[in-house]
Amino acid sequence: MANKKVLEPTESELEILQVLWSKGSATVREVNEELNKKREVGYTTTLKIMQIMTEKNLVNRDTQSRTHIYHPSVKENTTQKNLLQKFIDKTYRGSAMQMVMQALGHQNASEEELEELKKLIEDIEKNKSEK
Amino acid sequence: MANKKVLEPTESELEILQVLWSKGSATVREVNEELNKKREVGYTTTLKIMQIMTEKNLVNRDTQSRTHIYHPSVKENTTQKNLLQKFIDKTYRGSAMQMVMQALGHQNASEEELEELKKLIEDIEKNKSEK
DNA sequence: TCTTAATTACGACTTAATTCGTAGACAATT
DNA sequence: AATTGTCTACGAATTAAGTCGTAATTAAGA
Repeated sequence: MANKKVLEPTESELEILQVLWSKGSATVREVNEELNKKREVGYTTTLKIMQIMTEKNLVNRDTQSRTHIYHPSVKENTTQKNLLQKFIDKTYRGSAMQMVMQALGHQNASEEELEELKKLIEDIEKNKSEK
Repeated sequence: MANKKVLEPTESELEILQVLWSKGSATVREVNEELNKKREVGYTTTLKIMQIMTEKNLVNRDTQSRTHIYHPSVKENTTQKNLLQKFIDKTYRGSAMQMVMQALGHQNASEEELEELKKLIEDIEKNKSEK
């Protein structure tokens, strides 16, 4: 059981992961161009971070051809959950509900989203009563 | 209108703010002792950070007596909302609802909390239809 | 083949956050 | 008064993240 620890991505690493998650996989150049739609970043900057991410096992790469192809090796879902848990602990002293309330109070959710949410709550309640 | 910009607290600054919010106000020693319940931190470390926070206007202090008394000068609510918005943007690409769903799916909310949440949703829907 | 372009690897610089040591001022105690 | 303790101020060291320049290699094009 060697070294299974998953390190959390930093902010720029998360940005890169977003690109990889949405494309499935990508080269450094593709990622860099995507990032440059939002802000200016040098090519070697992106390259370096992606190399570090490889060491951290946040991504893995196919080095068959000269131009390496990068794949995310962590799931978006899982990463979000980890970051969310940490965020709730730090900012809301662990109270997820308080955070949810605040989020709902200040976001404009659509009619459909609210319906979906209600259904989710019903499900949770149903589950509870079955125990 | 000079320099109204409110800087966001860093992680350790947030930790200190938590203490100040819960106590109302406190000295460096009090804060430091509180922090040391969780992890070891040197007195001057806490002092230094609180001095920086004073410069950033995250706190203000009463320097009447030799032992300064610190007050938070940002509200917990407001700070949480700012951090939450940023977090949602970075981690959920701006989708608060997706974040809420995930939070609900994996936290154990009590019956009362769920009820409260349902009420909140009703309110939001009511507001929507009145427009 | 020769030149130009693209790619990886790597080291070094910068900035921000965190940490703490030390000095000086003041207060409290003996 | 002298000592001891507590406080603030400040500078310096450390660490991590982000940034980019340069060299070496390979590929592509003239």
